[in-house]
Amino acid sequence: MAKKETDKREAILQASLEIFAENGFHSSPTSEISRRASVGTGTIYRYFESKDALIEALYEEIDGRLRPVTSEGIDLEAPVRENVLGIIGRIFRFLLANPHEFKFLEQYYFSPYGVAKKSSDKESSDRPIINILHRGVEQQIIKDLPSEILFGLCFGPVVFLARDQLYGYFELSNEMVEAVLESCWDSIKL
Amino acid sequence: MAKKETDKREAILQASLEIFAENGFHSSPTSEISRRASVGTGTIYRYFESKDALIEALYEEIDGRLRPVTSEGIDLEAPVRENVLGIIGRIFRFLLANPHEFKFLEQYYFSPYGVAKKSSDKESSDRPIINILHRGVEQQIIKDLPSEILFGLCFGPVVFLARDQLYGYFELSNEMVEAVLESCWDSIKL
DNA sequence: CATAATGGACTGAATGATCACTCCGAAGAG
DNA sequence: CTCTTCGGAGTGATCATTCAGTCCATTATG
Repeated sequence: MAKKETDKREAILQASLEIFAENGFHSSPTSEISRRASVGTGTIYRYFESKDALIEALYEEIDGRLRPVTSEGIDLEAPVRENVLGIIGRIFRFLLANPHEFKFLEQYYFSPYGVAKKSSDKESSDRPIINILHRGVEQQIIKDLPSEILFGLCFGPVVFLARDQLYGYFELSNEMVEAVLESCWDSIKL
Repeated sequence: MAKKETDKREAILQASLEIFAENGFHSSPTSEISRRASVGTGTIYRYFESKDALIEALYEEIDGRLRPVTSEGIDLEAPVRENVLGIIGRIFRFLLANPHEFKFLEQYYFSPYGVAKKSSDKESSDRPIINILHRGVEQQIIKDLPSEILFGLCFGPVVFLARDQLYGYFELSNEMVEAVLESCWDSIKL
């Protein structure tokens, strides 16, 4: 029974991820979500207080899946460069491989939800990438710029190009992904 | 009379720019737009066929204002580096100085409107920046990568950081703007 | 065992709110 | 007085959310 309940919750999350990614939050009626999840419309409200709460829960879900992608494979003994390229690369590949998640996150960060979230997130400073960048600056391998800027130089191109690829504007070969990562490094290295 | 008609059209465009930037397309009722523009709701439909048409017209407007910012001051005799930094820098500063326009454009490019637009835009290849980048590649000053990627490397950080600044996450000093531009160049130069 | 009663997960039609858009009378120009 | 431009209440459509009732697994009763 507990199993079945979980199933419905999962089905609703999965269905809304797909539909939000395809149509946007505002063009995704709860009726369509419930249809794709094969549950009654009212059932959504047994698991989530409101559509907003569903969106927040979905964000937490995806963020939870992205976090390990960021941290896995970090080796503080290894050179800064390797660590930086590793992290950016894993995120880049994750975004390219998970279009629904990418589109959802983009929408989320742009919306009032994401703005509120980011403002309240002081934890952002303990993200592994920030630490690694700091170490690079200390070792005089990376430019001495505020971490927000270094962060933007790394992830700006990644997000920009992931979007181009996912909307079908062009194709990113594996080789090109590598070239982009190298270029990001060139932009922050001393 | 023609003057006054123009005034109302302008008022509607200006009001919707502000409201769209603040609330997003979907949370900007025509009633609120008309109120801020000090016209009747029906008047909007005298100047624009639909809300969608209004959004498209607004995009054309802003695109028209952005285009000269891109092209002005291009000097084909000058070094590629100067031209590239000049173009990116002018766009960066334009976005920072015009938050409403920036937020509108971001929303637009994410929405079905923008996706449709970009797909049909084969003119993108004659944007001045693309030509300059080509020249750089030919002169073996810039990496030999597809122009989409070079473009992404330049504008990814600019868009990413402009957003951070406009949502108040941190402050970009003039000095920092320069540092970002230099870094973008570092990422594409050979 | 068989049968009945209970509780709570589930459903989807009904509700009320919000909008885009229309339409017709009013206001203004000539 | 005619013809154009406005205004904003009204209309119909679309949604998020609710709730009265269904269904079924579990437990109680004989």
